[in-house]
Amino acid sequence: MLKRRPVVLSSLDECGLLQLSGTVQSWGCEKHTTKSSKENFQRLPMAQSGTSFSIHDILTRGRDTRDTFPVTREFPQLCVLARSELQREPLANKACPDATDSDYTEQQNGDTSGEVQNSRGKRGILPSHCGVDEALPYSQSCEEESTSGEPDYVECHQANEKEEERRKLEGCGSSDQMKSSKKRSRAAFSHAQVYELERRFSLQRYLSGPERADLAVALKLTETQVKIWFQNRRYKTKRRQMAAELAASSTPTMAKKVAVKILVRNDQRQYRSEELSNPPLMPLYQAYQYCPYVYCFQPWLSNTALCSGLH
DNA sequence: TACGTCAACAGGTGCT
DNA sequence: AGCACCTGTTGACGTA
Repeated sequence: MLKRRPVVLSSLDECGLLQLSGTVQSWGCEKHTTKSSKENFQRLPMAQSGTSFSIHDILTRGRDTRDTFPVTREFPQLCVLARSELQREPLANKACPDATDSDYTEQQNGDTSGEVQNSRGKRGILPSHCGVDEALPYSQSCEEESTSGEPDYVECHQANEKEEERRKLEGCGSSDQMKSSKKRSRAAFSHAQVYELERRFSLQRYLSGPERADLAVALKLTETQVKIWFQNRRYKTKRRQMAAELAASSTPTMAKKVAVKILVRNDQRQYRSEELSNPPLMPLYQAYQYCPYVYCFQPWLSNTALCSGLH
């Protein structure tokens, strides 16, 4: 059903929004299941061709290309972060005029500054940190551990898989052993990894198995990590959306204006019969619950409008 | 030290 | 049964 081809990133639009290359002629098909539907597939039209570069190119981009780092409309904060990362500058307290959503605040206060990265690195991070344009030498990454001068992405990916394997083996042990020796470690994804994950999330809220595998390989993460990240990201989006709705509804001074169609006026019917059988489209945020792909159908055209309120 | 964030985990559900 | 999903929680970590 789904013919997969290598996903190659290509060129930027006039706003710097990353577009997918024309080398992906097939539809990005995404299976997602809901409790009410049997099977739905997200179809995302891919952009037209352009100068091709791979995800790896982005992740391994050096200083000399910092000025061409992609700027996204939906994630200006990540752009700033990525630039900062490339420039090895701490980001704390830097203003971002374009970033208004809470994600930026999160990132700003969270693990996005070079200094934070530094301290995290010192504390020791899981191998998922490696493989991309990390803020070395601050962080302790596989790249650093690699004996060769070149970044050892393969080694890093293998380390991820080893970590996953270790967890599986731990699961096979006795519960007592697990409790005694269980010290959960939390990987801190690099900025570049998060950037690419966010970018992909802005395009697709759900990934198919092959797509997940591709992304995992490209980001040097395990498939499980990618899956969990998307899972958490969807839930995070939903929580924020619900919180926003709750805040809006609980604000007494901000009375909602709801358009109500007048059905009858002066004893005259104001509607056609078929209108009743075809109720108006539900708002996007409601539709998403059942048709998640509705949100970012054409992300490079209307991503801001559709997705900006979700982060 | 309290709090927020986030990756990972756990439990439940639906689908094939 | 196996998988992916949603939802809530846990534990590590950074920050004020």
